[in-house]
Amino acid sequence: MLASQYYIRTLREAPAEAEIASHRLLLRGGFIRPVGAGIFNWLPMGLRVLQRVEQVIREEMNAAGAHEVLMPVLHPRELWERSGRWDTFAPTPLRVIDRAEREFCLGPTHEEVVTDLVAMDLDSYREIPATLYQIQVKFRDELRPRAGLIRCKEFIMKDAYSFDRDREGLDRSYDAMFDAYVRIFERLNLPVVTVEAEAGSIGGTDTREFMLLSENGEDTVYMCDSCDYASNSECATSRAPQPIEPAAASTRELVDTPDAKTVEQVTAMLGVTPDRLVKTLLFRSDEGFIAALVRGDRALNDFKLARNVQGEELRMANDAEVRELTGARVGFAGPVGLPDDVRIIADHEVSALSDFVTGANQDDAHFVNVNLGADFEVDDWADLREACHGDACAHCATGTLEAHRCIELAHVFKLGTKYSSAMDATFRDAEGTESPCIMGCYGIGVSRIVAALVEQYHDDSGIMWPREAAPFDATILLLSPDDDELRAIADNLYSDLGDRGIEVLYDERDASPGVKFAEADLIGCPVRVVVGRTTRNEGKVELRRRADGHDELASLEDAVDAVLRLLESR
RNA sequence: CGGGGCGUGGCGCAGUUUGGCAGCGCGUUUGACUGGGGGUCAAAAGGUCGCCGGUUCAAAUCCGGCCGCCCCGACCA
Repeated sequence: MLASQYYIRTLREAPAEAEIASHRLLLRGGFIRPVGAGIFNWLPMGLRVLQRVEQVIREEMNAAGAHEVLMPVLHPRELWERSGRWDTFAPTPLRVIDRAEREFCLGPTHEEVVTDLVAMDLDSYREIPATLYQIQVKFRDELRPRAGLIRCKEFIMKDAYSFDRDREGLDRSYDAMFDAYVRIFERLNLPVVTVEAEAGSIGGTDTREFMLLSENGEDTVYMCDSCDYASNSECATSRAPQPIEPAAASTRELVDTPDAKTVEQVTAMLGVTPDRLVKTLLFRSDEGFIAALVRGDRALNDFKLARNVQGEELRMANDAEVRELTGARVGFAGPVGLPDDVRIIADHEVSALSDFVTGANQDDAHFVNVNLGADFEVDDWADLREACHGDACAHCATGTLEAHRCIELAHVFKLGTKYSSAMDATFRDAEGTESPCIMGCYGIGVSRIVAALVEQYHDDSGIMWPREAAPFDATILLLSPDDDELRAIADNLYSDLGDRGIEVLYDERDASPGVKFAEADLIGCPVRVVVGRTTRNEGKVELRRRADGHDELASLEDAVDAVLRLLESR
């Protein structure tokens, strides 16, 4: 590609809206342009990167035996009614209405569509296993788009869906996808870690996420420093402490805590640390009211609570319900003297406390010196709290959990029959018995990978693309475009590299050397070839590897091979 | 949705407190010079100051409403 003919739109200064490196550099380098919050144009250079990432994914998916399809963006409401997700999927799908007032959503994911597709086409066990995938735009009505390409309202995703006869088949399909993902991230030079995760609105079990550790990520993972346990903070567990014998040495006492509704206010007023307080959180579920107890310095994990509760519904009690249950306004709930039908579930850590503080179930008052047994009974013990950095690992004897920020790049799920049952995706086995397919689903955030690559590979002057994702393999800078001899050398090199399958951005523009160097660094092709002074004086071209600044000289005859070698070297 | 910040030529910003000619740097265009890290000189183009309304002799500036963008948080009592 001749730079003079190409659509290169770099910015000398980053737009003020961009804070993180990937957002800033993708804008500056002329890869993307904003349209609205979480909505972007892909410029020619950015599209090349996106397409190369897609190509890596496509090759590995095909190699794993998956078949590419393309499904629609527009999903009829009826389809989502059948899976029951029209009203429950979070984040809420973007909805649209046509002139006949038929309702649709813009697909946030494609379980419904693909399962319906397969339901129509699939009849016999002879036709499965089958895995279908697509690379397509997805829409999600995010609470808040942020961080450039990392969280968008509209983004590119590769989603795959497997259909099997039985659990063993699902395991094989799942493993095949898992292995393909490992190869994809290897080829893209992204050192991901896989972690346990929550299935969320997709559903299913055995879900794992592929995470890139990065300060600018929005997720947190906990990794054990001793064993190989790694989990999203959503479901990370830590080792429960040893319960202590209830001492009951002290007697419960009522103290005035006017207007002290938060843990912070109560502990400040009473002069105790938050780990001496037990927080009582009231929930409403299908089975009735639930009081969840965690230590004052801990955060309750709602996924964990939900796992210990029957039924679908689980929400915080509202102000009126709190008053009905406790006789007090929000902020003064405690386990002592709650109605008998309120089920008390406590986090294991509470069992190691004595003489603690709780709400008194009356306005502006708390209890001190509360003790298990003496003052109240716990119905069920469970792991309810968010894990914390430094917690003891629950999976080995000696390890400690370490918190890391990360970017979620992919997520794989074993779905089972959730969708195949709902959408009638059934097959007949050899005996003629009809059963629903056993499904798995596998997603990769393609556009998010582009951002992740920049987060992982950049320096102060620009991007350092790994070869498989780079917009061009190499760039040639012709520093003296008016010098016919040098121009002929650069022209030849450009064409020779092209003949060898190397995609080159050839900067033959009438611009100053400084501009060309700065722009080449910003755009970040893996190898830079300079034709200039050294070529005129010594008959050699200069090669530099963008990733590490490695420099070398090559004679004109060796130049093409040298470029190839540098491309292969990392 | 709650909180905070911002909105002024393409980009980055000053000017708003205290109303009085709409400015600076970069980029762009033209010409000359230059030619190894966003070069120099000269000239030029480019703005309904986010939108609507109000106050005023006069509004980028004050008041009201709305819109957009960015950041933090979002049932944790």
